Amino acid sequence: MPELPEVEVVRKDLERDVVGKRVKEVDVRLPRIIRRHAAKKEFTSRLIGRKISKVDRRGKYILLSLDSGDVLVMHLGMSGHVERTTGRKALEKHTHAIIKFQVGGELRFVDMRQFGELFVTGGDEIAGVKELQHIAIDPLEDSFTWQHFSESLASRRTKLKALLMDQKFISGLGNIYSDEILWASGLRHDRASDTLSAQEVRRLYRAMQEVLQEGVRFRGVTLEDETYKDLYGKTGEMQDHLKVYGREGQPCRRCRTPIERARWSNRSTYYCPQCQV
DNA sequence: GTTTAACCCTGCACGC
DNA sequence: TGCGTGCAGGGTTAAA
Repeated sequence: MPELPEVEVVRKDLERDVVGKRVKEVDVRLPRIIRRHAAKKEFTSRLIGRKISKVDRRGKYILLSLDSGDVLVMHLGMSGHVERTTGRKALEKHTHAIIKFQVGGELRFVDMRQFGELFVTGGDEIAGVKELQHIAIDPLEDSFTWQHFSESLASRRTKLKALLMDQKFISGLGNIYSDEILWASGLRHDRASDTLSAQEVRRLYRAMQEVLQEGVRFRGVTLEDETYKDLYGKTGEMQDHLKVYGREGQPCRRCRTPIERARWSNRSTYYCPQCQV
């Protein structure tokens, strides 16, 4: 399930590989994946003939700017990935959209569970786009300071995990990385956000930077039953470095206590009952 | 303001 | 072996 590190890996690959490429043809095979246009024709017509000028990320959204001023917005949902390939390769199952370039192959949007989405919007309208306007500060941004984080935490009264996964609070974290960050900082998922000492806030802040940077360095998490891959079909390696996620019953890597799993609104949370307080 | 449930969809495990 | 049922999984949003 792509979270900030996975999306950042894809963004970086796209930046290196498709900036400067001009779109020749667009093939939408599953129209419902285009969320903001009733007609897929508008989607394709705003892309064809346009050159990709830069690739940004906002939370888990990837923004491909076009030389027309429009922006192609992409979200990988839970099971999506982007494949960079030549047109000759056989289509992978669940390929929902194909963007062909004039020179140099094509991009394929593949998403088994169809929770991902694509749409085009005007660059000047982007601030008002419903999907993007609520996205909070990025934890890897320079402006995300310890002071900023500390004040935001204190202003809320929620369980830590819910807060970390709230895209309106901080952007980019999902189930896996929030569990890993909480383990690394020695804090429980159900700890109230306004009860943290200054030292605990600092630990959480630091863990966030370290875990996310590690995730990017290992090119993301690809679990056994999941489909995340980079642009070239390679799986990530971060799954081999996870400390708690998916390790129910196995000994904590810090204190050997068996890792427990809690259910929280139909989602799993993994934590060490001993060393996370 | 905070918490919970439902929805989106496919693949798979399970029981018969 | 085949079929039907139920459910996991994450992000978002609506409702409580």
